[in-house]
Amino acid sequence: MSDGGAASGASTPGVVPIVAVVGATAAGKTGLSLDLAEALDGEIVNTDAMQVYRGMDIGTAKLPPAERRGIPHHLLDLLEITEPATVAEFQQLARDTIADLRAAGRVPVLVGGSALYTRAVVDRFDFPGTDPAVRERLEQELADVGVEALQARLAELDPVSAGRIEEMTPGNGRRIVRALEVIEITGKPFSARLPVPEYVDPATIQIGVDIDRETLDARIEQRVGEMFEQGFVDEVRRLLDRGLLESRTALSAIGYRPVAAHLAGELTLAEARDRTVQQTRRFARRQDAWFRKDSRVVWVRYDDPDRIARAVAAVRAVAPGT
RNA sequence: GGCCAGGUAGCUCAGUUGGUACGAGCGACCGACUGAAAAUCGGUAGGUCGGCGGUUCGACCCCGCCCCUGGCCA
Repeated sequence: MSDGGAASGASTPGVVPIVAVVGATAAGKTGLSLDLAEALDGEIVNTDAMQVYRGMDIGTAKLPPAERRGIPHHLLDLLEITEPATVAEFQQLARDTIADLRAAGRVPVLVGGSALYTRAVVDRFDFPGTDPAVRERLEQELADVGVEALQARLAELDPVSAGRIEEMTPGNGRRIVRALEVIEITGKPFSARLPVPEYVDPATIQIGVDIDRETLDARIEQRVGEMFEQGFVDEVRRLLDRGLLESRTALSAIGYRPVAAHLAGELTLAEARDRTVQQTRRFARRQDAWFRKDSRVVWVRYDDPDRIARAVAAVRAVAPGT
């Protein structure tokens, strides 16, 4: 089927664009991304931090294979729930996947609500290394001594980054630990900060799904309700047997903790569901904050009848000949 | 019907021996964000202290009546 697309592509051997569909959960990213993949002869590349886990399907709203319209999906189900996910590793994987697709003339359509993951893939964004042993020691220290003490130590070793952290996210022990880790590993100050928005490849376009808050909240409530109807509780039960409670990252996916609490008899089913709705809403607000700030995003209304055409036009604007 | 406990921020609850409520957690809202990011962290706004009357210079705290909730006893 890639030959079919090649017929039109042959006439204009332009660059293959990188398309990213962004926006809040439940806004309609999935549907738009499938439409775009069909329109552009593309394949889906997941950029969602939680859909990389095998077995976390219902709770992460992972699109079931039967609904994928025959379009290949990449970077789903990469890890066991007991394995930690990290942005830096994901970045590498995603970039490799994207390169392979483009080399084959297929348009990568990235979809996912993890803004940091998306930016790490699409922007100039380098991560200093990590060392599990050092990290663990520092985390232990954080637990023992507290944020204040670690912050003070960072201030001595690296006044600049200490000052910046203090100003931007005071009290965030996790960031302080990371700063100390990087300093220890590299011997240099922790200069890392969010990069200025700059695509690695200029033929990149982000399409944002625009939706009003009221509608979004209603959709979230409905989606969560459906998750519970479709067996979310059973999914969590299965994952608990596979060590969900021992997982560092997978357990932080919205909904899994409250449902686990329900299974432990600590919450009623209704409470677990309400909590899931609530956390999803909050998450959606955070996502929105990220994407709204990015002036490169081209927004299309979730219910605009011409949204696909508009999105395609935006793609062609950065990659003529697509 | 009687007895007991309780009615304080949207929710769960602290608190004031009578002198303008230090309130807390959660939620809401706003914001930050480089190897956990569906994570993590910061800020802001919310209260006629169940109602009515009384005592008092002054009551959310004292008294009386009433309403509501939960429990116990008939």
